[in-house]
Amino acid sequence: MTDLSQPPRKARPTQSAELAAAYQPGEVEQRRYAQWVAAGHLNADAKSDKPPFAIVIPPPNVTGSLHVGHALDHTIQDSLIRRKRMQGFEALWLPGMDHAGIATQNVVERKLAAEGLSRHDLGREKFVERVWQWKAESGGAILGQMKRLGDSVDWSRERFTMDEGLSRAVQTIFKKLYDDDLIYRAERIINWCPRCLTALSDIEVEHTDDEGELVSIRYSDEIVVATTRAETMLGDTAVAVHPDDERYKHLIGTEVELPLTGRRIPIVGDAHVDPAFGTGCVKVTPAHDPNDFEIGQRHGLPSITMMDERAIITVHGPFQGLDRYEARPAVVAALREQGRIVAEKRPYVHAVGHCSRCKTTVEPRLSLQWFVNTGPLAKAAGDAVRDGRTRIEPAELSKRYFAWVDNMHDWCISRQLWWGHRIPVWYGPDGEVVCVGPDDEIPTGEGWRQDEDVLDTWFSSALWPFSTLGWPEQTADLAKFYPTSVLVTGYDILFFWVARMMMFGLYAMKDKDGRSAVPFETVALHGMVRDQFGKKMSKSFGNVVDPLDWIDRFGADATRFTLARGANPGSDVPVSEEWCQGSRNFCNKLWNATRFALINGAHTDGDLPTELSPIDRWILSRLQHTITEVDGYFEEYEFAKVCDSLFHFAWDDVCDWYVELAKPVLTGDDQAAAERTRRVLGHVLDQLLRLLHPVIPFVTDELWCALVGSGAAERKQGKAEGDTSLMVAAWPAADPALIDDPAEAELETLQRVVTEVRRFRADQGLKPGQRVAAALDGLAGAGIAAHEPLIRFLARLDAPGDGFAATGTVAVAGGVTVSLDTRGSIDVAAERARLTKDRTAAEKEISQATAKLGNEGFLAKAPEQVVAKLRERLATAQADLTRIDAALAQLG
RNA sequence: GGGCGUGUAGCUCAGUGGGAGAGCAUCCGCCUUACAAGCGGAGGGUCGCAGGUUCGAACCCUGCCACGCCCACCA
Repeated sequence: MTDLSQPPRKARPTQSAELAAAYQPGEVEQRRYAQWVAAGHLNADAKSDKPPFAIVIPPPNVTGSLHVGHALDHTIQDSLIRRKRMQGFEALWLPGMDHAGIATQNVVERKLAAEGLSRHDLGREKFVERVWQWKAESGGAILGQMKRLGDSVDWSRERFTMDEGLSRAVQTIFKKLYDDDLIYRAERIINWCPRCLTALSDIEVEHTDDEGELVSIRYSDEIVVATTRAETMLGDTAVAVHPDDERYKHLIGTEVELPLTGRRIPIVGDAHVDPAFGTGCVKVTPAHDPNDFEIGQRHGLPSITMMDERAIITVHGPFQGLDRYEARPAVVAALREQGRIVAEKRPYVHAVGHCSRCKTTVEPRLSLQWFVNTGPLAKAAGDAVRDGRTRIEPAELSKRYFAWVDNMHDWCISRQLWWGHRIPVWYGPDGEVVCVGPDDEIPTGEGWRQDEDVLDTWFSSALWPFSTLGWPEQTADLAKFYPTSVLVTGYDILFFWVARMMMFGLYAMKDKDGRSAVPFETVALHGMVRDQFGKKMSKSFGNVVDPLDWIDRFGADATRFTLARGANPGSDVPVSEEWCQGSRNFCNKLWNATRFALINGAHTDGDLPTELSPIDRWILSRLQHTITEVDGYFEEYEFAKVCDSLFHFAWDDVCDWYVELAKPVLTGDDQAAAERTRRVLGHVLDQLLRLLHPVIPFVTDELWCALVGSGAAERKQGKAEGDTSLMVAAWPAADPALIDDPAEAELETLQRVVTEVRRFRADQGLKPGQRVAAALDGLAGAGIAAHEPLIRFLARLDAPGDGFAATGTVAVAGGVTVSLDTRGSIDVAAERARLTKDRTAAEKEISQATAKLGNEGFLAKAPEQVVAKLRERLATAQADLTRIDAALAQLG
């Protein structure tokens, strides 16, 4: 608030705010955020009497930096938090980061690789040290970026999934689950990434349709099997056929020689086999295929692990030491040599799993791992949403949630990584297995060792809503803020994260009555940010938006508004630079409107005047509707509509009409009327800025402080001047007494008259500044007689003087006729064209309405209001037609 | 293979039974003393296709077409 471009024209002595001619976000944002932090506005108080409203942030990866998806996610959360804070809630937005096990380990391993080292060169301890070191150096860049965005998070409560308290929470719940037999260790087929060298859970595997080659191998004269993974035949321990398949029934129980190995394997009957698919014979490799494992279990077959962790063939023979992709053609070639390939390979598209981290093809692998028995947990997670204890917004997405929790497989939680929470289980020299809680003694002595594996990253994330509040201690934070109010995240991690928080929250937490407590009351899901054509953002396509770039160029508010304005619940959010420019323009519009108001002495002191002009009553009425609308949209997480509603109220109603209508009053001779308008204008802007603050906090705070005169109201309450901020101002409440339908109708008519005259002028090629003499008829009938001066002001019409002759006529719905003296400049052809167009429209209206009103069924069944409205439309159109015809006749 | 969703103006999207809307883009005219990051005006749509229900359908039902997403252990 420095640069003064124009001296205030009629500034009152107490109003000394001076605004630059255009909004400059950079300086304002930095200064405002520092003030918010210093004033303590971001911190929540667990001991306050205010009702709680809490959001835990979806913790970004410690490796991450702010991308446009975060910007969307955070804008939504910040908007919710800021509004609730203004509404008088004790609002807590808790920030933090996720250690992101496999992702972070990969990043650090890549850095090591650049030095020619592997993690094994360092050893476990040194490697983990390196990760912590790296985290300290570059981790948390995103936290600084969150400040640029304006996130009003409580920095005093920042958490990290690997910090001491959260590690304690992890160990506590692991022990509890273990004791409840909900965690077990077993040898199962799991998804194995041969590059990351670790097990993966089902949802860490991405399926794509890949092209493979199907080869048919003859095991015997009668048995032919087809496969896309020929090398796995080395691990076959059976061939399966359908028990009722007439072709093979007689072979069940017999044996066949497995080519290349000399091993004899049984033929088993299993209903899993589809006789209609392929030859109806399936090779069974229990150690490398989940189906085959099941078959093996049912028939007591041995499992032969024929590949190691890196997918290198381990079985003895000519293929030993070959990679799976080298072995595949080699095996096929050897089989062909023996005449075992009956059908040449043919292309075959089938679903193949890939590691979601590195895209390497996943190798199913028999392996000893830890699992969570998800059955009872998933049931509870589903029920909590089914019975409404947790609400998913938009509700349609709950179908996906149910589909997933109702069909959940057990969750493989052990990872063969070094970065993460180490599994708190010790193995003794005599086969003892001891699960150790946080306060238990760790077994010592010869031969005891801890499990080498760490837990899936999502295991600790699943505890986030309560571990961050201090659990397992019974903290004040936990008592005050759990269950959290709403969880905001993208629909893409509904399964990864949301469902698991539900499972663990319900399992670990109890409410006052001892019943399971949900981790959050509402899940508000948003979509993915896309480009202006709805395309996914990708580096290779070059359409990625960097929010920090936008913040630099257009401001944080513009960036936030652009994202919020596209955020329809659960839908993807398209954005583009042009739209961000538009948002920047909107911020500037607010800036200039407030600047205009201050220059003209608008203020917020004292009560609203009791004596109000129709124009004041109109804008105040519109304001009440806007408040109600915005409140409703906020409650429904309809951020696009919040923005749209405020955008139109601010730009159309306030700037384009109210400010223009106020100009003659402010500069007029009636000092009392001018003073009333200054007060109303101040009030409208005050309320508007409050309503916009949750979405665009910086510019609104800056303007509001200028408008309220450095916090006069707050000073009265004895608060220090530096504390003044819109952040802690009250959220507007609609006042039904200010709703004024007659005033709204009146202004609507006024606007129509002005717009029609402007249209006439534009059609006639009259310069905007050119004054035209005109006679106005029918104003009284339309109830706007008092506004004749305003209409003349806005439409630039002079009073008819001597020798006035009407040459152009504007017929406006509502019975108003404006006759203009446009001699010398009237374009008869254009005028006739304009009138003819209006005539056509009126005729169409008449014929439509007449047809409908002549329909007996319509009259009998349509609601009274609809019929009445239609009658009114018909009458209006008929009146219009008469006036248009008269004007046309006059034109000749 | 199963499930969910979408199709409305050039682009992105609102609009769940009674006069087709917004932003951006386009065209015309304006530096009208808050704002050219602006002001005024205009053009533009068989609401995917075909049936059905209804006095009345962008909206409800059926089928088809085209996209998109999620889930999935048929070799």
